[in-house]
Amino acid sequence: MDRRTPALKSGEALLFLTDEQLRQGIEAMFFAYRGFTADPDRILADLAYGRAHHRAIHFINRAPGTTVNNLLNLLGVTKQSLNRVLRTLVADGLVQSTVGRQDKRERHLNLTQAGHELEQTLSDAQRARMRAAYREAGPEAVAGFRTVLEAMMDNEMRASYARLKDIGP
Amino acid sequence: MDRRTPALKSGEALLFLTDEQLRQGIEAMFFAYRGFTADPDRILADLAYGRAHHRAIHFINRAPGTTVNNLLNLLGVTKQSLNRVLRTLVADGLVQSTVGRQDKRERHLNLTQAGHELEQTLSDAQRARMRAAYREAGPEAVAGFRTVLEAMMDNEMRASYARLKDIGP
DNA sequence: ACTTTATGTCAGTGTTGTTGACACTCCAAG
DNA sequence: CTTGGAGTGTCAACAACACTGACATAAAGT
Repeated sequence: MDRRTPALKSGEALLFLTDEQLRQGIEAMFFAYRGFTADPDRILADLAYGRAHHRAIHFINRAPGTTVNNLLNLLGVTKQSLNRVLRTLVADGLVQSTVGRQDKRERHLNLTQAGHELEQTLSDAQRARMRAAYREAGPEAVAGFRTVLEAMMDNEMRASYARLKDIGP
Repeated sequence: MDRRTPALKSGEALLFLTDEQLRQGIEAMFFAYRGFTADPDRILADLAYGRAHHRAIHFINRAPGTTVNNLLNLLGVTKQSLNRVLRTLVADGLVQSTVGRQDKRERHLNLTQAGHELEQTLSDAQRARMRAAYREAGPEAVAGFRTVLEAMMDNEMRASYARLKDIGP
């Protein structure tokens, strides 16, 4: 059985994507994601924190003052799941949770000084690997990498991604 | 503070990688991986299986007759963790475990007919998304995507990845 | 015979996801 | 103004899946 599939992209040559090519892409994603998380995971293991804490810290740093609900949608977990993580981060003095001024139902989340320091440590580790990979691959490859990843996201996530991108550094 | 870092790649122009660019890459990986696993996860949820079962089935399909130890290294988990998953898959008649002929300590793992059917269902879902992303991004982007992912892996994983790639379809 | 290797199992623990139940706040309809 | 619904956050219990440690068995290697 011939399992090739033709695809026409405007202005592009015909694309033949065999199951084999796609499978290799799938396995590349799997192995690369392991590497992607390996360095922060090592740091977090010593601190009795996990990947969930890292993600929370990352996005609170990205969108300071964000609400719990906002963070929930970004991370794609239930509020109960996020709450456990936030509770420990607040208890450990890494995150500050302040009641909303207009709407007192909301809690606005910010990193404390200690929180910023951990964020920096984790980001540095993750960026180091990303930087090495980017340099090794070269600029054209990086552009393609980003293009494919964006195309792979769900619409909601792509929207979140774009929104964060626009916030700027 | 200027946090740009110059990098020279042979034959390439100087690469300036800001923390902002790297951060975007990190977030792209995060959101894309969510999309990457979303479709199989939905299917598995109805079957009382999880991502761990999917990974086991995927690699048993890729390397039929592989041993437990082999699979362990590929997946990067402990034998206790894998064993729990394999036990249910064998009990449910999706995986067959046969004692090795030369080395009777080893167990060779193969998918049963039912196992192949589930593998096909899961792969089809995951490939559909990958195929759509590949088509949308175009061939040059795909090449870059693969290059960056390979550069992001740990050495061990890159070796596993290459070994699987050589097995062919 | 002794050691190492491959595998399986039991028990215990931690992180991270889930649902269910509940409290507090806001807002709008009566 | 009160009341009810919607939004937001918290607590409790449970499930999935990873981990370590300890131990048993069988077979291969020395």
